[in-house]
Amino acid sequence: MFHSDFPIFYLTVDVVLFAQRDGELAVLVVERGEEPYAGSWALPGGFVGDGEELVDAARRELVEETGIDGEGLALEQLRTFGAPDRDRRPHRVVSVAHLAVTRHAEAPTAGTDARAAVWLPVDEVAGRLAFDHDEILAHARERVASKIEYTQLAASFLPPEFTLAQLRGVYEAVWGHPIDPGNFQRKLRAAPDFLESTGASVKPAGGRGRPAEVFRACGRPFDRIGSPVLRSAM
Amino acid sequence: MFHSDFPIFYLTVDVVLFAQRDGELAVLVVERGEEPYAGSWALPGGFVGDGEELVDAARRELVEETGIDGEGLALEQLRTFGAPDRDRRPHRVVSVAHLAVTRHAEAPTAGTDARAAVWLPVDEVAGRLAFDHDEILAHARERVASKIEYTQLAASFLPPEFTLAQLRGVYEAVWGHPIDPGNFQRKLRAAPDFLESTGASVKPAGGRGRPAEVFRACGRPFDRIGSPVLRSAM
DNA sequence: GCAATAGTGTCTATTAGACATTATGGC
DNA sequence: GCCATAATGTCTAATAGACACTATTGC
Repeated sequence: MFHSDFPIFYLTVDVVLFAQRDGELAVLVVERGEEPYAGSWALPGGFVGDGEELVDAARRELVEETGIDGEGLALEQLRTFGAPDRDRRPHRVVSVAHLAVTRHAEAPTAGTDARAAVWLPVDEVAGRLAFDHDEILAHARERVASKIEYTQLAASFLPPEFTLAQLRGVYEAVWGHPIDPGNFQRKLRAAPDFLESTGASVKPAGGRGRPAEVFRACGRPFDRIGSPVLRSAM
Repeated sequence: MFHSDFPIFYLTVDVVLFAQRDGELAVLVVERGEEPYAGSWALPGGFVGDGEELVDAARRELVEETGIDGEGLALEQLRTFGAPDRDRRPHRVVSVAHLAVTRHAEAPTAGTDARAAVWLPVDEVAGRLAFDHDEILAHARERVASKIEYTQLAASFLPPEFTLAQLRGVYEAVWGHPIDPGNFQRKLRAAPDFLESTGASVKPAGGRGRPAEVFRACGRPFDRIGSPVLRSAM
C-alpha cells in the first residue's frame, strides 16, 4: 500500500567544481539565464531525471550547462540542502550538492539555461551566489580542504603525471598558505600509498633549476592514504 | 517560469541512532509493520512533511516510531541515498539519512507503522536490514568512528557528567578495540578544548578502586577539537 | 593485608618544523 | 661563474605506545 498523499518534491543536483587557476582555487559558476535569480551567479546544476542516479545527474548537468566533460573527474556527494524556503518557486526544491575536482580548467561554454559559464577565484565569488549556493560553496571548500588531508584528491587537480612542486601548489591553493618545499617532499615521498615514480623528470616551471622527478597517483581520488597530510602539520 | 514537467520525488529521512549498550555499539531499529519489507528490520524514518526542515523531520520520525525524544540529541545529516531502484514502490523515493547519538538507551516504544523498536548491537544487525539500510548503516558506522576522532561527539554517548573510564569505553565500543587507559588519560586531559573538570569524583564501576575525577564536555557535539584523538594512534 | 581501578612517570621510536646544505640544470 | 629550483640532511620539540609505577578506595 502506497499513500499518495505525501508531499511531493522536486529534486535537483548542484555541482561545486574546483580547479586550480593561476595558483588559486577556482570554482566554476554560471550566470543564470532564467528566473529566479536571472543574471546572478550560481553553481551549475539542475533537475534530476526520471530513473537517473544522483551522481549521473550531476555529471549531465555539468556538461549541459558548462560544456565541461564529466568523464573521469572526481565527483562525490557533498550534502543535501533542503530548507523549505531555499527556492522562491512554488514547489519545494531540494538539492543534492556534489563536490568535484578537475585538472581541465579550460574555458567552459555556456549551455542550456545559462548565459555564461566562467572560472572564478573562490574568494571573489564567495557571498555573491544565488539561492543558498554561498552556503553550499562554503561547505564544499571546507570539504575539499579536509579531503586532501587523508585522500589522494589533490592529485585530481593535476594531469596524470606531475611533480611534487605542482602537487604542493595544489595544497597551497586549497589551504591558502605556503608550505615548506623540503618538508613537503619528504612527507609525500614517505607516504606509502599515494605516489609512484614514473622514472622521468622534467624541467621546472621557470625553465631554470634542477629537473624534478615525475610522479603518478597510485589510487583513486577518494581513496584513503596511509598517513594523513594534515593542514595543522604543514 | 516554472516547468511542472520535471520528475517528482518522494522524500524521506532515515535515522541511524547509536548508543552504547553493555559496552557495545548499538543501533536503534524498528520492525516494519507495512509493506514493503513488512516484518523486516529497518532504520526508523519516514516521509518529510510539507514545509518541514529535513533535520526536524528526522527528529519527528524518531519520536513517532520509537518514542525516543529527539530533543537534545546530537543529530546531523549523513548523506542522501537516491538510487532509482532503492524502493520497490511505484514512485521514486529518495532518503536523506541522518546520524544521531544518544545517552538515553532506554527501551523504545513501537509507534506508527512499526511493530517493534529495539536496540541491537551493530554487529548483529549488519546485513539484515530492509531497503538499502545496510549501506546506510555502514556509512553511519564509519562516520561516527571518524567523527569521534576530531569532535566531542563521544561525550554524547554519556550523561552530562562522566569519568574518563566511561569516555574511554565509548571509544572502545565505537572503534571495537581496547585502548591503553593510562595513555588515554594523558591524551584527553591534555586536549585543550574537550573536557573541563567538575571537581567532583565518583566511585568506580565495580565499587572497588580509586574514585575517578568527573568531567564535562565543554562544547557542542560536532565542534572540532584542537588535537584529534586518532584511531591509528590509540 | 589484597584486589581493583585511577592516575602518573619513564623510556623509546617516530614525526613535524625550521632551516641549512647539496644537487642539477639554464644562462 | 651565478641563479633558480629540486632534493636531502640536521637538529629540536612534541607525541604515540608500551609498560612500570604510585594513589586511593572496598573488602
